[in-house]
Amino acid sequence: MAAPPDDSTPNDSTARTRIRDAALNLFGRDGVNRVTVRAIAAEAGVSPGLVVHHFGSMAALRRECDAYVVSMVRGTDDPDRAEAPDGVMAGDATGLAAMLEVATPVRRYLARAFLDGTPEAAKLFDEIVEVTTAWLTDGEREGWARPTSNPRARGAIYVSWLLAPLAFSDHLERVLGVEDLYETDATIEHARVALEMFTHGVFADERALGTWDTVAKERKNP
Amino acid sequence: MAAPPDDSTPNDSTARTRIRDAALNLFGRDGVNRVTVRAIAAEAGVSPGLVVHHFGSMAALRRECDAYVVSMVRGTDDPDRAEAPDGVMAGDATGLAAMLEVATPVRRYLARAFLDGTPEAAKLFDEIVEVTTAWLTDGEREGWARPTSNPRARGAIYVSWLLAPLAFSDHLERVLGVEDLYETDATIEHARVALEMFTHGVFADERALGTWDTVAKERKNP
DNA sequence: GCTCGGACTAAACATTTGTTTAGTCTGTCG
DNA sequence: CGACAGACTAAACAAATGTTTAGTCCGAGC
Repeated sequence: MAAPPDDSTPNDSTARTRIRDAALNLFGRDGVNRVTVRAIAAEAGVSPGLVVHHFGSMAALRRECDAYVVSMVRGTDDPDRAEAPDGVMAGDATGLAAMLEVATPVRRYLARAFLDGTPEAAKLFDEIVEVTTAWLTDGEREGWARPTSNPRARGAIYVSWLLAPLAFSDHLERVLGVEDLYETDATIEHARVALEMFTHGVFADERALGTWDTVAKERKNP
Repeated sequence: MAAPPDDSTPNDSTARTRIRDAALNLFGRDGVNRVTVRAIAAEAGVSPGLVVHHFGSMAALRRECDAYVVSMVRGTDDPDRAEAPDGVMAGDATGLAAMLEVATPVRRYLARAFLDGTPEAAKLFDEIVEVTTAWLTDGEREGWARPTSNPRARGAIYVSWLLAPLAFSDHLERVLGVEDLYETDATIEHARVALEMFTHGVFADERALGTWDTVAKERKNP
Protein backbone atom coordinates (compact mmCIF):
# COMPACT_ATOMS: atom_id res chain seq x y z
CA MET A 1 0.00 0.00 0.00
CA ALA A 2 1.14 3.54 0.66
CA ALA A 3 4.68 3.77 1.91
CA PRO A 4 4.91 4.01 5.69
CA PRO A 5 5.32 7.74 6.33
CA ASP A 6 8.05 7.74 8.94
CA ASP A 7 7.60 4.81 11.28
CA SER A 8 8.76 6.34 14.52
CA THR A 9 6.58 3.91 16.40
CA PRO A 10 6.30 1.02 13.97
CA ASN A 11 3.49 -0.41 16.03
CA ASP A 12 0.88 2.25 16.33
CA SER A 13 1.01 4.56 13.32
CA THR A 14 -0.08 2.27 10.50
CA ALA A 15 -2.98 0.33 9.14
CA ARG A 16 -4.21 -0.76 12.52
CA THR A 17 -5.11 2.76 13.56
CA ARG A 18 -6.36 3.50 10.07
CA ILE A 19 -8.79 0.65 10.49
CA ARG A 20 -9.83 1.83 13.92
CA ASP A 21 -10.40 5.37 12.68
CA ALA A 22 -12.40 4.09 9.73
CA ALA A 23 -14.50 2.01 12.07
CA LEU A 24 -15.00 5.00 14.34
CA ASN A 25 -16.18 7.10 11.42
CA LEU A 26 -18.56 4.53 10.05
CA PHE A 27 -19.92 3.51 13.42
CA GLY A 28 -20.57 7.16 14.20
CA ARG A 29 -22.09 7.91 10.84
CA ASP A 30 -24.29 4.87 10.30
CA GLY A 31 -24.81 3.49 13.78
CA VAL A 32 -22.92 0.86 15.65
CA ASN A 33 -24.93 -1.81 13.92
CA ARG A 34 -25.46 -1.49 10.20
CA VAL A 35 -21.71 -1.29 9.60
CA THR A 36 -19.97 -4.25 7.95
CA VAL A 37 -16.43 -5.49 8.16
CA ARG A 38 -16.17 -5.04 4.43
CA ALA A 39 -17.25 -1.41 4.64
CA ILE A 40 -14.64 -0.70 7.28
CA ALA A 41 -11.99 -2.50 5.28
CA ALA A 42 -12.86 -0.56 2.16
CA GLU A 43 -12.81 2.76 4.05
CA ALA A 44 -9.39 1.92 5.45
CA GLY A 45 -8.13 0.61 2.11
CA VAL A 46 -7.37 -2.88 3.35
CA SER A 47 -8.81 -6.35 3.00
CA PRO A 48 -11.59 -7.63 5.27
CA GLY A 49 -9.25 -10.29 6.54
CA LEU A 50 -6.86 -7.72 7.92
CA VAL A 51 -9.32 -6.13 10.29
CA VAL A 52 -9.92 -9.42 12.05
CA HIS A 53 -6.20 -10.19 11.86
CA HIS A 54 -5.59 -7.06 13.90
CA PHE A 55 -8.63 -7.03 16.15
CA GLY A 56 -9.67 -10.63 16.46
CA SER A 57 -13.28 -10.05 15.55
CA MET A 58 -15.82 -7.42 14.66
CA ALA A 59 -17.14 -7.34 18.22
CA ALA A 60 -13.64 -6.85 19.57
CA LEU A 61 -13.12 -3.97 17.18
CA ARG A 62 -16.27 -2.33 18.45
CA ARG A 63 -15.10 -2.82 22.01
CA GLU A 64 -11.79 -1.25 21.15
CA CYS A 65 -13.59 1.75 19.67
CA ASP A 66 -15.60 1.97 22.87
CA ALA A 67 -12.48 1.92 25.00
CA TYR A 68 -10.67 4.41 22.79
CA VAL A 69 -13.52 6.87 22.80
CA VAL A 70 -14.05 6.52 26.52
CA SER A 71 -10.39 7.17 27.19
CA MET A 72 -10.54 10.22 24.94
CA VAL A 73 -13.38 11.59 27.01
CA ARG A 74 -12.04 10.66 30.42
CA GLY A 75 -8.67 12.32 30.06
CA THR A 76 -7.34 12.93 26.66
CA ASP A 77 -5.91 9.73 25.25
CA ASP A 78 -4.78 8.33 28.57
CA PRO A 79 -6.76 5.57 30.27
CA ASP A 80 -6.50 5.30 34.05
CA ARG A 81 -7.77 8.78 34.65
CA ALA A 82 -11.32 9.58 35.62
CA GLU A 83 -11.78 12.76 37.60
CA ALA A 84 -11.04 16.19 36.28
CA PRO A 85 -9.53 18.93 38.44
CA ASP A 86 -12.01 21.53 39.58
CA GLY A 87 -15.58 22.70 39.29
CA VAL A 88 -14.71 25.55 37.02
CA MET A 89 -18.24 26.85 36.65
CA ALA A 90 -21.20 26.71 34.39
CA GLY A 91 -20.51 25.65 30.82
CA ASP A 92 -18.19 23.02 32.12
CA ALA A 93 -19.39 19.80 33.68
CA THR A 94 -16.15 18.02 34.32
CA GLY A 95 -16.41 15.26 31.78
CA LEU A 96 -19.39 16.37 29.83
CA ALA A 97 -17.41 19.40 28.80
CA ALA A 98 -14.55 17.18 27.76
CA MET A 99 -16.97 15.09 25.81
CA LEU A 100 -18.35 18.06 23.95
CA GLU A 101 -14.91 19.31 23.05
CA VAL A 102 -13.53 16.11 21.71
CA ALA A 103 -13.15 15.55 17.96
CA THR A 104 -16.32 15.28 15.92
CA PRO A 105 -16.04 11.62 14.89
CA VAL A 106 -15.49 10.66 18.50
CA ARG A 107 -18.52 12.65 19.55
CA ARG A 108 -20.61 11.08 16.83
CA TYR A 109 -19.50 7.63 17.88
CA LEU A 110 -20.30 8.37 21.50
CA ALA A 111 -23.86 9.39 20.74
CA ARG A 112 -24.35 6.21 18.76
CA ALA A 113 -22.82 4.12 21.47
CA PHE A 114 -25.16 5.61 24.05
CA LEU A 115 -28.13 4.91 21.82
CA ASP A 116 -27.14 1.40 20.84
CA GLY A 117 -26.36 0.46 24.39
CA THR A 118 -22.82 -0.77 24.34
CA PRO A 119 -21.76 -1.75 27.86
CA GLU A 120 -18.75 0.55 28.01
CA ALA A 121 -20.93 3.46 27.03
CA ALA A 122 -23.40 2.61 29.76
CA LYS A 123 -20.67 2.81 32.35
CA LEU A 124 -19.55 6.13 30.94
CA PHE A 125 -23.08 7.49 31.02
CA ASP A 126 -23.39 6.61 34.67
CA GLU A 127 -20.10 8.30 35.42
CA ILE A 128 -21.11 11.46 33.60
CA VAL A 129 -24.41 11.62 35.43
CA GLU A 130 -22.51 11.16 38.66
CA VAL A 131 -20.12 14.06 38.18
CA THR A 132 -22.81 16.25 36.66
CA THR A 133 -25.12 15.73 39.62
CA ALA A 134 -22.30 16.52 42.00
CA TRP A 135 -21.36 19.57 39.96
CA LEU A 136 -24.89 20.93 40.02
CA THR A 137 -25.19 20.24 43.72
CA ASP A 138 -22.01 22.22 44.28
CA GLY A 139 -23.57 24.95 42.18
CA GLU A 140 -26.59 24.98 44.43
CA ARG A 141 -24.38 25.51 47.43
CA GLU A 142 -22.38 28.19 45.65
CA GLY A 143 -25.48 29.97 44.48
CA TRP A 144 -25.20 29.70 40.72
CA ALA A 145 -27.52 26.72 40.31
CA ARG A 146 -31.18 26.56 41.25
CA PRO A 147 -32.30 24.21 43.97
CA THR A 148 -34.14 21.09 42.89
CA SER A 149 -36.52 18.59 44.40
CA ASN A 150 -34.55 15.67 43.01
CA PRO A 151 -30.83 16.23 42.36
CA ARG A 152 -30.14 12.87 40.77
CA ALA A 153 -33.06 13.08 38.37
CA ARG A 154 -32.05 16.60 37.46
CA GLY A 155 -28.50 15.50 36.79
CA ALA A 156 -29.68 12.67 34.59
CA ILE A 157 -32.11 14.84 32.68
CA TYR A 158 -29.50 17.55 32.24
CA VAL A 159 -27.10 15.05 30.73
CA SER A 160 -29.74 13.63 28.42
CA TRP A 161 -30.57 17.17 27.30
CA LEU A 162 -26.95 17.92 26.47
CA LEU A 163 -26.81 14.68 24.56
CA ALA A 164 -30.09 15.24 22.73
CA PRO A 165 -28.80 17.50 19.95
CA LEU A 166 -26.11 14.93 19.31
CA ALA A 167 -28.65 12.14 19.03
CA PHE A 168 -31.01 14.13 16.84
CA SER A 169 -28.36 16.05 14.95
CA ASP A 170 -29.69 14.93 11.58
CA HIS A 171 -33.11 16.33 12.34
CA LEU A 172 -31.80 19.54 13.90
CA GLU A 173 -29.52 20.16 10.96
CA ARG A 174 -32.40 19.74 8.58
CA VAL A 175 -34.80 21.88 10.60
CA LEU A 176 -32.29 24.64 11.26
CA GLY A 177 -30.85 24.50 7.77
CA VAL A 178 -27.22 24.07 8.74
CA GLU A 179 -24.75 21.74 7.11
CA ASP A 180 -23.05 20.34 10.18
CA LEU A 181 -24.35 21.30 13.58
CA TYR A 182 -21.06 20.46 15.24
CA GLU A 183 -18.41 21.90 13.03
CA THR A 184 -19.38 25.39 11.95
CA ASP A 185 -20.33 28.24 14.20
CA ALA A 186 -23.81 26.78 14.12
CA THR A 187 -22.52 25.20 17.30
CA ILE A 188 -22.09 28.60 18.83
CA GLU A 189 -25.55 29.77 17.89
CA HIS A 190 -27.14 26.53 19.00
CA ALA A 191 -25.33 26.37 22.30
CA ARG A 192 -26.20 29.98 22.99
CA VAL A 193 -29.92 29.30 22.61
CA ALA A 194 -29.68 26.20 24.79
CA LEU A 195 -27.85 28.21 27.44
CA GLU A 196 -30.57 30.83 27.36
CA MET A 197 -33.08 28.10 28.05
CA PHE A 198 -30.96 26.72 30.86
CA THR A 199 -30.54 30.17 32.38
CA HIS A 200 -33.94 31.82 32.00
CA GLY A 201 -36.07 28.73 31.60
CA VAL A 202 -38.65 28.35 28.90
CA PHE A 203 -41.76 29.19 30.85
CA ALA A 204 -42.17 32.59 32.42
CA ASP A 205 -44.37 31.67 35.34
CA GLU A 206 -45.54 28.74 37.44
CA ARG A 207 -48.63 28.00 35.40
CA ALA A 208 -47.20 24.95 33.67
CA LEU A 209 -45.96 23.53 36.94
CA GLY A 210 -49.32 24.13 38.59
CA THR A 211 -51.17 22.51 35.70
CA TRP A 212 -48.93 19.50 35.92
CA ASP A 213 -49.35 19.10 39.65
CA THR A 214 -53.11 19.19 39.20
CA VAL A 215 -52.97 16.55 36.51
CA ALA A 216 -50.64 14.40 38.57
CA LYS A 217 -52.93 14.61 41.59
CA GLU A 218 -55.88 13.59 39.44
CA ARG A 219 -53.99 10.59 38.16
CA LYS A 220 -53.20 9.43 41.65
CA ASN A 221 -56.80 9.43 42.88
CA PRO A 222 -59.08 9.31 39.86
CA MET B 1 -51.76 -22.74 15.59
CA ALA B 2 -53.98 -21.38 18.34
CA ALA B 3 -57.65 -21.56 17.52
CA PRO B 4 -59.06 -18.30 16.11
CA PRO B 5 -60.65 -16.62 19.14
CA ASP B 6 -63.90 -15.29 17.70
CA ASP B 7 -63.44 -13.87 14.19
CA SER B 8 -65.87 -10.94 14.26
CA THR B 9 -64.10 -9.00 11.53
CA PRO B 10 -62.29 -11.69 9.59
CA ASN B 11 -60.29 -9.12 7.67
CA ASP B 12 -58.58 -6.78 10.06
CA SER B 13 -58.43 -8.41 13.46
CA THR B 14 -56.24 -11.35 12.62
CA ALA B 15 -52.73 -12.29 11.80
CA ARG B 16 -51.99 -9.23 9.72
CA THR B 17 -52.38 -6.83 12.62
CA ARG B 18 -50.74 -9.34 14.91
CA ILE B 19 -47.71 -9.21 12.66
CA ARG B 20 -47.75 -5.44 12.56
CA ASP B 21 -48.00 -5.20 16.32
CA ALA B 22 -45.19 -7.68 16.77
CA ALA B 23 -43.07 -5.68 14.35
CA LEU B 24 -43.90 -2.49 16.23
CA ASN B 25 -42.85 -4.04 19.51
CA LEU B 26 -39.62 -5.47 18.23
CA PHE B 27 -38.68 -2.40 16.22
CA GLY B 28 -39.29 -0.28 19.29
CA ARG B 29 -37.42 -2.58 21.61
CA ASP B 30 -34.38 -3.47 19.53
CA GLY B 31 -34.16 -0.67 17.00
CA VAL B 32 -35.53 -0.44 13.52
CA ASN B 33 -32.54 -2.34 12.23
CA ARG B 34 -31.42 -5.39 14.10
CA VAL B 35 -34.88 -6.96 13.80
CA THR B 36 -35.33 -9.93 11.49
CA VAL B 37 -38.33 -11.20 9.59
CA ARG B 38 -38.00 -14.45 11.44
CA ALA B 39 -38.08 -12.74 14.82
CA ILE B 40 -41.25 -10.87 13.87
CA ALA B 41 -42.82 -14.03 12.53
CA ALA B 42 -41.98 -15.92 15.70
CA GLU B 43 -43.34 -13.12 17.91
CA ALA B 44 -46.58 -13.12 15.93
CA GLY B 45 -46.73 -16.90 15.83
CA VAL B 46 -46.66 -17.20 12.05
CA SER B 47 -44.22 -18.27 9.38
CA PRO B 48 -41.68 -15.89 7.87
CA GLY B 49 -43.33 -16.32 4.51
CA LEU B 50 -46.60 -14.89 5.79
CA VAL B 51 -45.20 -11.53 6.76
CA VAL B 52 -43.99 -10.89 3.23
CA HIS B 53 -47.22 -12.37 1.87
CA HIS B 54 -49.11 -9.65 3.74
CA PHE B 55 -46.71 -6.76 3.47
CA GLY B 56 -44.73 -7.41 0.33
CA SER B 57 -41.35 -6.98 1.94
CA MET B 58 -39.57 -6.18 5.16
CA ALA B 59 -39.03 -2.58 4.07
CA ALA B 60 -42.72 -2.20 3.26
CA LEU B 61 -43.60 -3.52 6.70
CA ARG B 62 -41.38 -0.93 8.29
CA ARG B 63 -43.00 1.76 6.17
CA GLU B 64 -46.40 0.57 7.28
CA CYS B 65 -45.31 0.77 10.90
CA ASP B 66 -44.11 4.29 10.22
CA ALA B 67 -47.42 5.29 8.72
CA TYR B 68 -49.42 3.64 11.47
CA VAL B 69 -47.45 5.31 14.24
CA VAL B 70 -47.56 8.67 12.55
CA SER B 71 -51.32 8.45 12.16
CA MET B 72 -51.63 7.50 15.81
CA VAL B 73 -49.76 10.65 16.76
CA ARG B 74 -51.40 13.00 14.31
CA GLY B 75 -54.97 12.26 15.32
CA THR B 76 -55.72 9.03 16.94
CA ASP B 77 -55.87 6.31 14.34
CA ASP B 78 -57.12 8.52 11.55
CA PRO B 79 -54.77 9.66 8.79
CA ASP B 80 -55.66 12.92 7.01
CA ARG B 81 -55.53 14.99 10.16
CA ALA B 82 -52.60 17.13 11.09
CA GLU B 83 -53.42 20.17 13.21
CA ALA B 84 -54.83 19.95 16.70
CA PRO B 85 -57.40 22.39 18.03
CA ASP B 86 -56.05 24.99 20.41
CA GLY B 87 -53.02 26.18 22.25
CA VAL B 88 -54.23 24.81 25.55
CA MET B 89 -51.21 25.93 27.54
CA ALA B 90 -47.97 24.71 28.92
CA GLY B 91 -47.61 20.96 29.27
CA ASP B 92 -49.32 20.57 25.95
CA ALA B 93 -47.61 21.21 22.67
CA THR B 94 -50.29 20.26 20.21
CA GLY B 95 -48.85 17.10 18.75
CA LEU B 96 -45.98 16.57 21.07
CA ALA B 97 -48.51 16.09 23.82
CA ALA B 98 -50.38 13.59 21.70
CA MET B 99 -47.14 11.83 21.06
CA LEU B 100 -46.32 11.56 24.71
CA GLU B 101 -49.74 10.20 25.57
CA VAL B 102 -49.88 7.50 22.96
CA ALA B 103 -49.36 3.84 23.91
CA THR B 104 -45.92 2.83 25.08
CA PRO B 105 -44.93 0.57 22.15
CA VAL B 106 -45.88 3.31 19.74
CA ARG B 107 -43.81 5.81 21.68
CA ARG B 108 -40.87 3.45 21.77
CA TYR B 109 -41.13 2.90 18.05
CA LEU B 110 -41.30 6.62 17.42
CA ALA B 111 -38.11 7.32 19.31
CA ARG B 112 -36.36 4.60 17.35
CA ALA B 113 -37.73 5.91 14.10
CA PHE B 114 -36.44 9.39 14.84
CA LEU B 115 -33.03 8.01 15.66
CA ASP B 116 -32.77 5.65 12.72
CA GLY B 117 -33.91 8.28 10.31
CA THR B 118 -36.89 6.81 8.55
CA PRO B 119 -38.28 9.33 6.06
CA GLU B 120 -41.79 9.38 7.51
CA ALA B 121 -40.38 10.12 10.93
CA ALA B 122 -38.33 12.99 9.53
CA LYS B 123 -41.46 14.60 8.16
CA LEU B 124 -43.18 14.15 11.49
CA PHE B 125 -40.25 15.69 13.34
CA ASP B 126 -40.42 18.76 11.14
CA GLU B 127 -44.14 19.06 11.75
CA ILE B 128 -43.72 18.81 15.48
CA VAL B 129 -41.00 21.45 15.52
CA GLU B 130 -43.26 23.64 13.46
CA VAL B 131 -46.25 23.54 15.80
CA THR B 132 -44.03 23.69 18.87
CA THR B 133 -42.27 26.81 17.66
CA ALA B 134 -45.60 28.43 16.89
CA TRP B 135 -46.94 27.39 20.27
CA LEU B 136 -43.99 28.90 22.12
CA THR B 137 -44.23 32.07 20.07
CA ASP B 138 -47.87 32.35 21.04
CA GLY B 139 -46.80 31.84 24.61
CA GLU B 140 -44.37 34.71 24.31
CA ARG B 141 -47.16 36.97 23.18
CA GLU B 142 -49.45 35.72 25.92
CA GLY B 143 -46.81 36.16 28.55
CA TRP B 144 -46.30 32.61 29.76
CA ALA B 145 -43.20 31.89 27.70
CA ARG B 146 -39.88 33.69 27.86
CA PRO B 147 -38.67 35.62 24.87
CA THR B 148 -35.88 34.09 22.85
CA SER B 149 -33.22 35.26 20.45
CA ASN B 150 -34.01 32.47 18.02
CA PRO B 151 -37.54 31.05 18.07
CA ARG B 152 -36.96 28.28 15.58
CA ALA B 153 -33.82 27.01 17.27
CA ARG B 154 -35.58 27.14 20.61
CA GLY B 155 -38.49 25.15 19.23
CA ALA B 156 -36.18 22.53 17.78
CA ILE B 157 -34.14 22.25 20.96
CA TYR B 158 -37.27 22.05 23.06
CA VAL B 159 -38.55 19.17 20.98
CA SER B 160 -35.22 17.36 21.12
CA TRP B 161 -35.23 17.80 24.90
CA LEU B 162 -38.68 16.30 25.25
CA LEU B 163 -37.55 13.43 23.07
CA ALA B 164 -34.29 12.89 24.92
CA PRO B 165 -35.62 10.81 27.82
CA LEU B 166 -37.30 8.60 25.26
CA ALA B 167 -34.08 8.11 23.36
CA PHE B 168 -32.00 7.50 26.45
CA SER B 169 -34.68 5.71 28.43
CA ASP B 170 -32.48 2.68 29.03
CA HIS B 171 -29.80 4.79 30.65
CA LEU B 172 -32.21 6.92 32.63
CA GLU B 173 -33.99 3.86 33.94
CA ARG B 174 -30.72 2.39 35.07
CA VAL B 175 -29.45 5.60 36.63
CA LEU B 176 -32.72 6.44 38.38
CA GLY B 177 -33.36 2.87 39.37
CA VAL B 178 -36.84 2.57 37.91
CA GLU B 179 -38.20 -0.39 36.01
CA ASP B 180 -39.98 1.39 33.18
CA LEU B 181 -39.67 5.14 32.93
CA TYR B 182 -42.84 5.41 30.90
CA GLU B 183 -45.32 3.18 32.59
CA THR B 184 -45.18 3.69 36.33
CA ASP B 185 -45.50 6.95 38.16
CA ALA B 186 -41.81 7.36 37.54
CA THR B 187 -43.18 9.30 34.60
CA ILE B 188 -44.82 11.74 36.97
CA GLU B 189 -41.71 12.26 39.05
CA HIS B 190 -39.52 12.59 35.98
CA ALA B 191 -41.82 14.99 34.17
CA ARG B 192 -42.12 17.08 37.31
CA VAL B 193 -38.37 17.55 37.53
CA ALA B 194 -38.14 18.39 33.85
CA LEU B 195 -40.91 20.94 34.24
CA GLU B 196 -39.06 22.52 37.14
CA MET B 197 -36.07 22.90 34.88
CA PHE B 198 -38.20 24.37 32.12
CA THR B 199 -39.83 26.79 34.54
CA HIS B 200 -37.04 27.97 36.79
CA GLY B 201 -34.07 27.15 34.60
CA VAL B 202 -31.04 25.30 35.81
CA PHE B 203 -28.70 28.22 36.36
CA ALA B 204 -29.55 30.89 38.87
CA ASP B 205 -27.78 33.81 37.27
CA GLU B 206 -26.23 35.03 34.02
CA ARG B 207 -22.72 33.81 34.75
CA ALA B 208 -22.90 30.81 32.44
CA LEU B 209 -24.29 32.91 29.65
CA GLY B 210 -21.60 35.50 30.16
CA THR B 211 -18.87 32.89 30.20
CA TRP B 212 -20.18 31.44 26.98
CA ASP B 213 -20.35 34.77 25.21
CA THR B 214 -16.76 35.44 26.18
CA VAL B 215 -15.64 32.08 24.86
CA ALA B 216 -17.63 32.56 21.68
CA LYS B 217 -16.07 35.96 21.09
CA GLU B 218 -12.61 34.51 21.62
CA ARG B 219 -13.29 31.81 19.07
CA LYS B 220 -14.32 34.34 16.49
CA ASN B 221 -11.15 36.41 16.71
CA PRO B 222 -8.47 34.26 18.28
C1' DG C 1 -69.82 -30.70 -5.79
C1' DC C 2 -66.45 -28.22 -7.59
C1' DT C 3 -63.65 -24.58 -8.42
C1' DC C 4 -61.52 -20.38 -7.16
C1' DG C 5 -58.91 -17.28 -4.09
C1' DG C 6 -56.58 -16.03 -0.26
C1' DA C 7 -54.46 -17.19 4.29
C1' DC C 8 -50.84 -19.83 5.52
C1' DT C 9 -46.58 -23.08 5.78
C1' DA C 10 -42.26 -25.63 4.75
C1' DA C 11 -38.52 -25.68 2.13
C1' DA C 12 -35.40 -23.90 -0.98
C1' DC C 13 -32.81 -19.68 -2.81
C1' DA C 14 -29.66 -15.90 -3.42
C1' DT C 15 -27.21 -12.59 -0.98
C1' DT C 16 -24.75 -10.71 2.70
C1' DT C 17 -22.74 -11.30 6.90
C1' DG C 18 -18.41 -12.38 10.05
C1' DT C 19 -14.73 -15.45 10.00
C1' DT C 20 -11.13 -18.84 8.45
C1' DT C 21 -7.62 -20.68 5.47
C1' DA C 22 -3.81 -20.74 2.78
C1' DG C 23 -0.58 -18.32 1.02
C1' DT C 24 2.54 -14.02 -0.50
C1' DC C 25 5.48 -10.47 0.56
C1' DT C 26 8.88 -7.94 3.44
C1' DG C 27 11.84 -6.82 6.82
C1' DT C 28 14.70 -8.69 10.82
C1' DC C 29 17.63 -11.53 13.43
C1' DG C 30 20.65 -15.59 13.83
C1' DC D 1 22.27 -16.32 3.43
C1' DG D 2 18.26 -18.48 5.43
C1' DA D 3 14.75 -19.07 8.53
C1' DC D 4 11.33 -16.74 10.99
C1' DA D 5 7.51 -13.42 12.19
C1' DG D 6 4.14 -10.58 11.15
C1' DA D 7 1.49 -7.50 7.92
C1' DC D 8 -1.37 -8.37 4.40
C1' DT D 9 -4.54 -10.47 0.55
C1' DA D 10 -7.63 -13.53 -2.15
C1' DA D 11 -10.59 -17.03 -1.80
C1' DA D 12 -13.42 -20.06 0.48
C1' DC D 13 -16.77 -21.01 4.42
C1' DA D 14 -20.65 -21.28 7.49
C1' DA D 15 -24.34 -18.84 9.35
C1' DA D 16 -28.01 -15.59 8.94
C1' DT D 17 -30.68 -12.67 6.28
C1' DG D 18 -34.80 -11.24 3.06
C1' DT D 19 -37.34 -13.35 -0.48
C1' DT D 20 -39.40 -16.88 -3.60
C1' DT D 21 -41.57 -21.21 -4.72
C1' DA D 22 -44.60 -24.80 -4.39
C1' DG D 23 -48.02 -26.44 -2.18
C1' DT D 24 -51.83 -27.21 1.66
C1' DC D 25 -55.92 -25.82 3.82
C1' DC D 26 -60.41 -23.74 4.08
C1' DG D 27 -64.42 -20.92 3.27
C1' DA D 28 -67.40 -18.57 -0.44
C1' DG D 29 -69.78 -18.51 -4.80
C1' DC D 30 -71.45 -20.61 -8.93
